[in-house]
Amino acid sequence: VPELPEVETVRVDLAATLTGRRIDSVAATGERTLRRHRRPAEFVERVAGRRLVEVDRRGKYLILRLDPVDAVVVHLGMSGQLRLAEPGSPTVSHTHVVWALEGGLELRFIDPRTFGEVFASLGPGRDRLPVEIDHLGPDALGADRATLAGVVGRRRTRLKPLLLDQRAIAGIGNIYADEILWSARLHPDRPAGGLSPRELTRLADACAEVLAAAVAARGSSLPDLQYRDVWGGLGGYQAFHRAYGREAQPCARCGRPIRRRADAGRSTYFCASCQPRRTSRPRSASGGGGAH
DNA sequence: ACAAATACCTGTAAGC
DNA sequence: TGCTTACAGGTATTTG
Repeated sequence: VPELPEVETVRVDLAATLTGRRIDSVAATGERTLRRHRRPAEFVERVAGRRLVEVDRRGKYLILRLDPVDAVVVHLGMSGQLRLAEPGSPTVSHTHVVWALEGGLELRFIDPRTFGEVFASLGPGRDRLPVEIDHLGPDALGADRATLAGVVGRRRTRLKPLLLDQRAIAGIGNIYADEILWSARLHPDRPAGGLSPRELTRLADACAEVLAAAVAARGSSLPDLQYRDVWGGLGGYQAFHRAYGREAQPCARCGRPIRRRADAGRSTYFCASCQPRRTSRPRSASGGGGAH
């Protein structure tokens, strides 16, 4: 569930609390969470005693930068949480990594389903990103029209799979893909390269507006309340969802029911009426039928 | 070049 | 009540 807005919320709060602090010690028990390392102890050696200088993000990945060049990378996966807690406060199950910070606060990584991961990067790669994640496309937050134009290019991929492709554009997951396409009035199956200039503008505007609003609302907490910020607080953007999770409810634009479809094991929600599969051409004097 | 299926994992909820 | 099944959907990988 954590996508760009949720990860950005975590980033901002971590930056405010962690910047400049030393990591006194690390307790790493999660073998699978630390699967990029041969042993959890290897991660501990690389990180303990280092100072955090910056908290960055690319897409859904958090980058905790350590003094001069190293970085710890965190991905929350489906069920991962980063929480700040007082040392000695009760530890919930599935707590895989605990960083004890100078000044007496703990950062804890909790992840029941272990789709998430934590690792110390081997070094900087393209674009000053940790090499392990330098394949990621441009960050979706703040992506402008020109960036989106480059993303869609002449590709024949359908829009939704493209938005979900982290190499093409980083940070969008299932929830925000549906929200962005609803807002842009674009059908998820439209071929990406076939957008008109106007439609491309709509896509870029929708992307910017939806993500900015979702960040402002501190992300989305779904009914399962899985997503929490670092202090345990809930997000508020779910109140503004217009497509995701709204099967059979009336579309906020046209009133017709939102449809749900399953593709490749995940749900897609959209309005078949105002997100048409084919663009309805405005009537022109020259008349005639099939534009091709 | 693209699409679809699968593996990874556990908490929750629905169905019987 | 207890069991089975489906679902949630991130990423990497494989197959078509």
